Amino acid sequence: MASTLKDVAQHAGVSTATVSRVLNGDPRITEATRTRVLKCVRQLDYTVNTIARSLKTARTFTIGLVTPEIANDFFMKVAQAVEVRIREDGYNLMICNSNESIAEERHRVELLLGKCVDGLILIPAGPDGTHLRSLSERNVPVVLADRLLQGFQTDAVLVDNASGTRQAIDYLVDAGRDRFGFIGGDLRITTAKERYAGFCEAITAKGLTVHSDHYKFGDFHTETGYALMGELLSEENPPDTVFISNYYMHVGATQYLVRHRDLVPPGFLVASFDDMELSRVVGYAGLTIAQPVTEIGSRAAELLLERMRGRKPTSPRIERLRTRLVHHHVSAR
Amino acid sequence: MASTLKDVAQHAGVSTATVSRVLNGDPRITEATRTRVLKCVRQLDYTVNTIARSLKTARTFTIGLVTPEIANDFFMKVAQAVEVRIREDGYNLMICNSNESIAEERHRVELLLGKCVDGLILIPAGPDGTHLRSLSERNVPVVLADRLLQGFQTDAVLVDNASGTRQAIDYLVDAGRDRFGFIGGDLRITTAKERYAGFCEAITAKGLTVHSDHYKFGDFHTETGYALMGELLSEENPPDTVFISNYYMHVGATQYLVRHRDLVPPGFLVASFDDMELSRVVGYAGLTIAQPVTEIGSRAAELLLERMRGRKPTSPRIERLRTRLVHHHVSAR
DNA sequence: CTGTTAGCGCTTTCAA
DNA sequence: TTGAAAGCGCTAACAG
Repeated sequence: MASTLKDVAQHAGVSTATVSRVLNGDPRITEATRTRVLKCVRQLDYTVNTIARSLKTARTFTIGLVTPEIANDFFMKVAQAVEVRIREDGYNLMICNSNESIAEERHRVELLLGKCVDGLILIPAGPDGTHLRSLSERNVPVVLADRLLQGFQTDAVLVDNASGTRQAIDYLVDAGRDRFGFIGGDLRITTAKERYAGFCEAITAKGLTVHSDHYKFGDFHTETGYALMGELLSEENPPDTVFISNYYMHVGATQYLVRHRDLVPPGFLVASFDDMELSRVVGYAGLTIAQPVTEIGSRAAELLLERMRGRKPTSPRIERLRTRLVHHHVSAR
Repeated sequence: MASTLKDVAQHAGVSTATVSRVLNGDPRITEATRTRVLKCVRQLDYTVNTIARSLKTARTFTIGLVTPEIANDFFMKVAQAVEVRIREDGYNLMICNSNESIAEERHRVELLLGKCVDGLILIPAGPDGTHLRSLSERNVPVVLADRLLQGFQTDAVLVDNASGTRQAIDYLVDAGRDRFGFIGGDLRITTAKERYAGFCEAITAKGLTVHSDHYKFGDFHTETGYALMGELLSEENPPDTVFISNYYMHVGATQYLVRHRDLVPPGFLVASFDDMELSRVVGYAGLTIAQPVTEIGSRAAELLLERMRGRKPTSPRIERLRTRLVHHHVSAR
């Protein structure tokens, strides 16, 4: 079927070594043979079998990315940025889905290792990383993105979740808000934990009291955001300002608001982590915390490439990127 | 570093063939040797080198997916569904980004072929598929999703873009709307073309006149939707009903509306192809056309798996899935 | 400048 | 039930 290097060699009347050299741009090859070989390559519609090449060279020029969710704008924007950066260095990206399961995460990582990826970027599915220990022994470079891991030490690129949240709450309190609700993600996940911590810090620092029946937690999905906003608004004395820990919950929560306008107290305002194109369109969003999504990806890629070059065998580096407050001047409704 | 099958064999005092058999569940192996081998596998933290295995077996149990955009909810939902389906059969998904470029698409496809994927799902970047001809010669099964291709024949899973659009327009006309604007994607892309065709058909069938300075086209991105909505509303006599050809343009267009409320005529309404979680939240959306995203992915996977099983060497099958009209009872603003 | 050759890690006949 | 050995397609010494 697919023609091999040997086929090309025969057609061109040279050795396989020569063909290989031509393919790899070895300079000491006659222009004559080079063109002859390349002609045969074209004629036979030859493509290298990178499987075979990788088996020999022990390099794949592929880096793996494992993400807890594939249909997730935030993660995919990170992936996109990773790809852009690594492609500059000639690497390809292979994306795998851990489906928010630690077990699947392990499988995906093993799959990728079996495929001999040269490096790995991991957006962890859970807080625990002990199942990844084997990675260090094989010394495959790994960089974490977005979330931190316990029991596994490597480079990581994160944002400053706590201070980003603090900043938003400070702003809102200064603007006169004092009846806060909170809709957060699973506290075992570092981002969710840090954001909640930042929230609480800000609240207490401003001398407000923590009103924990107004604080709801769940996974980070749209439906959950919807449900939790419902819970909040059906309380006797609902908050008038709700901080939402992430984008998809924000979307869900807003769906609830749109469908239940009558339940929404006057002056109601939502602030949320993550600023996406849609945050600007979604009602009730007064304030969002923008993460440097692209930078997360490109920095993660950068750290990984450095590790892969073998340079800087330093101890794990954890980079915290800054968030940015975005004010939305939505007209009241 | 990583231990090999040979290492395991030595430790267990057996041949590599035996280890291989144990690993592959060959039944005619003593329980004794099996356990001994497996113990060594664990001790040495052995993982198969699938690269080597694939070189030998010419199978990778991987299928490739090439998408024009990676940070795109619609495509990724398709990808997600593909993955779910193929995983049932033990296959893994490798996602690559063609970045809406035919040249890159070719490269990604070649990359994937070089990696010996067992099959390919392609969401084409452009209308032309002549650069994919080599695929048929290598007889790697390929299934197209979402968009059709010229100059390359294979199975495809699409939705009925024209009739979906027609249905929506019919509904709107029956509801008394008659001043339509249209914001569409690049007409070289089959989905955009079909939707526009459906629109025009419906308009003329209803006896309305085509008012083509109210019809704007561009790529299918948020910014473009924003800009085109701007163009429409700054016309002397703007339409009061705008049909938008896809989700991201819908988002962009809505951003424009939200920021320029004063320009929005009373009774203004937007209808759009694609129904996402967010459509329900976005203002001005009266009607959306839901695509069976999950089904697109799972059917594409199904067709591919069938081809890969080598069965049914039938001629190319093109499946058109039906869309569904979704009415949004958004309160007026 | 080009050819010969060994071997990457695995599977798989063929023999025993 | 297990082992020996060939070979998948490629690269990289080492020769020449």
